[in-house]
Amino acid sequence: MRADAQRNRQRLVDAAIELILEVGGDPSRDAVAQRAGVGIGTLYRHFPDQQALLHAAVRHVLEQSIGAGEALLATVPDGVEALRRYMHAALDGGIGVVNIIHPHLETRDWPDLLARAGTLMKTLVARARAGGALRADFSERDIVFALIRFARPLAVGLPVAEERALAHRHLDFYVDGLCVADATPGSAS
Amino acid sequence: MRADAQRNRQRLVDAAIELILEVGGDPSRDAVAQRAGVGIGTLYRHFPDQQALLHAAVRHVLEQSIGAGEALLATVPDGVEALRRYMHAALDGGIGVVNIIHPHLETRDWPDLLARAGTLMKTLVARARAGGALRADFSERDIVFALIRFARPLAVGLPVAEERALAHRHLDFYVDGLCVADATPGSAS
DNA sequence: ATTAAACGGAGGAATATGCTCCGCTTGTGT
DNA sequence: ACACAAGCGGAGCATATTCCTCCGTTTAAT
Repeated sequence: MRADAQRNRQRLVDAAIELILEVGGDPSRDAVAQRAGVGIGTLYRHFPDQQALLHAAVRHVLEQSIGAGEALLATVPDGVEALRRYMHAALDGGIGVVNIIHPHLETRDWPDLLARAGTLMKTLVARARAGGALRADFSERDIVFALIRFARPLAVGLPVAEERALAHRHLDFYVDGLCVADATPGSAS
Repeated sequence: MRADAQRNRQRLVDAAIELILEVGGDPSRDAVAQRAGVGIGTLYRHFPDQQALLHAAVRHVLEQSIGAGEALLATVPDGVEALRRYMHAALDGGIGVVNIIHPHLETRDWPDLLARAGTLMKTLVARARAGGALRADFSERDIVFALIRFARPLAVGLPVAEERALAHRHLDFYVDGLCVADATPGSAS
């Protein structure tokens, strides 16, 4: 594979991820090509159909965030802290992509990654709960949905940097809320 | 104004709100008319341009949620509890609409409502903080952004009812996280 | 019963998006 | 240096969506 071809391919994937996160939905192909700084023809050569591009984007993001999570499990002893850091890492890794283009995806794609992700989530929750600090009614499903929530752009015209800072801050508030031993919502008031 | 005209007008506003919340963006005019069960011509008669319809939707939602907040301030003595209930009420009142169509809006519209909203937010935060239970770095701005976050649809194909339940549950987690006296994120871990 | 207000929706204009094709450019091996 | 295959760009047509006007029909109010 020629060097420029490979470079362009990666640029396209990166551009797709950025746009998906910004727009909060499927980006138009023309927009992806423009953002990547390549011609529309180049996009179609590398990714003959929509699926191909989205798959590449999702795989990239999934690998990134799962890898980060596994590393954290291996190095951070405290369960809740590992969970917290994983969620921040996933946010930075662009995990929002997975959700946004969810409708197009078949679960049977990437059985390997999904299995790893499942194990990761289970372990994170189990570890956090073992410490006794995690509220009992918080499950793996909640991790996923919370990530989606905090990863989505606010669409309010905030500068990207500020928006990210805000997401991380609010995520921290949220995780703090998960640490009440008492599982009844509102107990703190 | 003829009775049927008034009824249709309200139906259109309701349909617009529903669609905005479902789609997470500007709904097409045709879709609004169809959802409202009226002809497209009727929509254009009541709302000659996009702005007119969106304005009506925003006003409706703002009035609803501000009213609810003011009522809570008058009846719920505990500050954090009032804040919590306000946020839940705003969610149910469709506050997400305000954010989603934000780009089209001029701040100079509804000076009355915005003033009321500003006062409401300030009072809610002041009251909650007075009790000493609210983390010090939480501001009015955060209320707004948190509401946007929890109001947006997850776009994951969940049934509407389940999605709403989840939003309320996660909002409760979040508010619990606001109640740590210590303002350092991560303090609970 | 009358009438003016309101309704519905067909359909043409305008716009956005999807995709192909082919002449030009560039990396690579000799 | 040179040749040439691989890769690139983007004009431009096809398709899908959305916008909005217009007018014959229906309906609320008196």
